[in-house]
Amino acid sequence: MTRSGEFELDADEIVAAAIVILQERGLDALSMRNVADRLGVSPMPLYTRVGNKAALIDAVADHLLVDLAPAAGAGEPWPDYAERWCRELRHRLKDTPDSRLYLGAAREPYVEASRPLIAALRDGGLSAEAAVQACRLLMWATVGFVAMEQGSTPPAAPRARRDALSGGNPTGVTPEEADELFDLQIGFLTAGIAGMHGGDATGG
Amino acid sequence: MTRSGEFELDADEIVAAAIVILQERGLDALSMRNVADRLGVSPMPLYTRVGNKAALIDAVADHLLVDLAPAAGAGEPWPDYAERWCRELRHRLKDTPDSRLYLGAAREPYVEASRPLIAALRDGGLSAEAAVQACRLLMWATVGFVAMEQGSTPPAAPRARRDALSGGNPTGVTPEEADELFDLQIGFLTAGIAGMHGGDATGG
DNA sequence: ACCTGAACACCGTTCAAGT
DNA sequence: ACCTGAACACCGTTCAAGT
Repeated sequence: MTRSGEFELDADEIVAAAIVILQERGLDALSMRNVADRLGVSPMPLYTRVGNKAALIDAVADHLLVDLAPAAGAGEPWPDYAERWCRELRHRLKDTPDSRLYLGAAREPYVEASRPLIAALRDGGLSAEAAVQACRLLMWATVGFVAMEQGSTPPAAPRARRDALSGGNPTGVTPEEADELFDLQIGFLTAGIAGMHGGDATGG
Repeated sequence: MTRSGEFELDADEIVAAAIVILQERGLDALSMRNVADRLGVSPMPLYTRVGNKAALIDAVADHLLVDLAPAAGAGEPWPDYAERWCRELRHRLKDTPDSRLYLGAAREPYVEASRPLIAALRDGGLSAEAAVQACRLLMWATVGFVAMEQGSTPPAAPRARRDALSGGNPTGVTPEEADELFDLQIGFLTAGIAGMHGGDATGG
């Protein structure tokens, strides 16, 4: 039994404090000194526990990107599940306060999110290789779409000289148009995958 | 006739110096002081000419993103041109040293790049509205794909604890696989557009 | 062993002072 | 009018010194 520490500062608390600052003031305002101040310590303990700022941001990203994908329903046809998977992924990524967090993220959250979709595609009749490729296609399309939709640093960095017609993305698309565009894209890709592999679209 | 200035420091020279630093050391290493030092001046003249750092980065992005799209060939069927347009756009974006530059970029470079593709789609029989939507679909898919492919800050920020299996993107995909994935995506989207609008795919 | 405070080498930005 | 140098309020990171 280890002696019960009076200072229970561990990596999770540091990450939690970082996330609060991230959500309140944005990624650009997140600093090691910020986090240390909020925890009432000097910066040094952060370095001994999480390494450095890049590692802290990685840990924050990992924390924000857990359970990224929904589970498949029983008997759900894979094209239905694939589209639902993409929509849910998009929704979760849009809640992430800065696209750098998921664009620079480690591989694990994406690998984990891929598993149920790959399984559903295999159930639908695709080969292992085809399922992996189809999953990657949908994932890249979805993550990339949201990155484009969010722009690089939207919320906490109100930039000058930018006429904010639609609020962030560089092409002046309204949220409704973005939704429509996303559904169109995912529909075309799902149809392409189905057409290419001729899988049984009625599920297991 | 204005008197010939001895100091011919203008905004273009500032942008040019910034681009050199950007290409040598990456976006994170670009600073107002850096640029001023390279030009042999104090930081103040930069502020009077370009405003602030965000405006400088905007100007750098504008400069890097001119002439983003290839022109259509005479009599080139629109699906061929659309795929070539996407591939060329991807190529140009991959040459941009940091995804933040095109994800946070102003609207103009994208509007300009859209024009010839929209014209080609209209020539192919799509309505104005359908052509705009199809162009957006391909553009978002392409820009998003490259953002995912490049990760957030690949070259000049070698991060620790990242096993560099494939060198940047968060999903462990080799360059060859990325090329294949991109062609697949663009092919599916082009087919979807053609199928939706039943345009005459043989061009004008 | 683990913390604090000071320090180093940077930032973006501004301002008084020079010319 | 336009520049410079110093300054202010920050950074990430490290290190000597304390307990």
